[in-house]
Amino acid sequence: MTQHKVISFETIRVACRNCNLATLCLPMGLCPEDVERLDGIVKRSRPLHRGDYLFRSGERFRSLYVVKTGSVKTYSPSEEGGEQVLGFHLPGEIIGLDAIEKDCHICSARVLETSAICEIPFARLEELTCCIPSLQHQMFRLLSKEIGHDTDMLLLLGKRNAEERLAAFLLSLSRRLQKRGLSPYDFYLSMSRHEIGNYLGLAVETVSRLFTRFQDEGLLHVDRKHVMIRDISGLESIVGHQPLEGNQQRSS
Amino acid sequence: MTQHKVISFETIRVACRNCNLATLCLPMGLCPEDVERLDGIVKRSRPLHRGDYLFRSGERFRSLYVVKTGSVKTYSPSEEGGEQVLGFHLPGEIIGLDAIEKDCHICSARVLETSAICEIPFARLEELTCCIPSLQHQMFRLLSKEIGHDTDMLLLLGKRNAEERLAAFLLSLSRRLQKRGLSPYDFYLSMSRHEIGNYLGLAVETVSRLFTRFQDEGLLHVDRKHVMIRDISGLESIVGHQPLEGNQQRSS
DNA sequence: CGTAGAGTTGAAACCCATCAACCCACGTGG
DNA sequence: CCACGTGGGTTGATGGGTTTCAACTCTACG
Repeated sequence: MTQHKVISFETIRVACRNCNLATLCLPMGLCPEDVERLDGIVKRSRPLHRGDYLFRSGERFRSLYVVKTGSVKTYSPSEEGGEQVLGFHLPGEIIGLDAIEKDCHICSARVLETSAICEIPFARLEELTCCIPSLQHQMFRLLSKEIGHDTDMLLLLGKRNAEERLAAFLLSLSRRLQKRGLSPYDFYLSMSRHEIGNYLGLAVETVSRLFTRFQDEGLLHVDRKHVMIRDISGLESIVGHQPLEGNQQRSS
Repeated sequence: MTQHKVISFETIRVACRNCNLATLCLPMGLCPEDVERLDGIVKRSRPLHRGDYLFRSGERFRSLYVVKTGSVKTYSPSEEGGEQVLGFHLPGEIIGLDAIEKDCHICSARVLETSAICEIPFARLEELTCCIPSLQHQMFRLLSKEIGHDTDMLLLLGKRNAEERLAAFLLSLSRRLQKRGLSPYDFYLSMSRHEIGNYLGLAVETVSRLFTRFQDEGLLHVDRKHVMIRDISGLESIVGHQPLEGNQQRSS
């Protein structure tokens, strides 16, 4: 809990620089007045708190959501209370693109820590994309990017062992934080070990063991949710270290 | 090889019913003249043969591709000749959506058997989507659908054991063939065991063992690439059989 | 008929999940 | 103020599902 205050201090600073949506995720190729129009349809909500829902699986799809500060997890709940974590979303990232097809949400989204979220009514966004070709193109790119990201995850889950998965996860966090102007080497995890394991297809115990192993190997220092990366190229070499032909387990 | 002839007979019959693109993947909400315009930008190429490339990783992105008959695999080649199979694409399915973001292909696509493929120049498609709001909406849905599909795969690779993965794979093929008017119970695999294993994150040997086990259990009959599903609900119960809370390995 | 590649089958090793116990931080209430 | 309970996190031992290695069969093809 105390950690959340720390990450909030960080993120609030950044929030000032990211006041409008365009800056967050649809930045390129728009003239100022189009940015204005885009900004005009964005709803800003009061801050949400840990555990609050953006939407629940099965609900009618109305809006996309953009994280301004804080973090959000998406997951698909299965009967019996079990759940599959689908992603963690940091500032500047968009949520809800998977709901467009069926016009209803197929996953749930909950806030992991106190967060500021923008809401973009999709119907109004579509009106704009019709008029603004460059905005339409950005939307296509955005959707395409999501597909590319899922592809990466697919590769991670299909071909990488536990060590590689956690290293890739940490590097992904690090890079995404850096992109938002936060420290890529020193950050707090807003999700539990259980959620990390669930996301990476690993048991909690495996995640825990790997954190301690990484620390023992001097790759990082970890204290509960506080992570400090000491040897980022070491982590990168774990991920880059591609087995030649073999499949899942380490083959060289 | 003899099998390929058989699947060709089947697919050629269907080809006649799927002459234009709109029927294949952008069917809804278009008036006849818009369908006409859409159809106007589609290039039809001569049949491609096993091993032919639709595009290679790294190439400039120009067009989307739609499978009319036959099948295509997409994969991301890694150095050293290893590859990760990303998907198998059957008639009516679209390829290349992941390339929009970076404006260059991040995976390669090769034809698995003699196939007919439509090419849709993306720049021209975007001109149309600007003018035709319902077409734009269909494009958004199409991209969103791809994300949803990737999500399913993510769940498969992250939480399912080998048995569940192969069962899900076979059911997916079965349903997609049925959607195109082909038999959901009797079909030929156009991909090798190696490619199936690669796709599902399993070793070839595991795939082979599972095929024989499924056959022993009366779920299906398999002779090389020829698959006959005997107990589809049996396969469904393997997939539906969700572990309550546990992660990867079978937990009940 | 001989080679090559795909597919199958068996035995052994191994990564990781599972089970269990324990530690620690935190909040509650006596 | 401290005992207590709870939930998250860690650590150890064990077992199991899959990979890996290896040998073999079968088909295709020259």
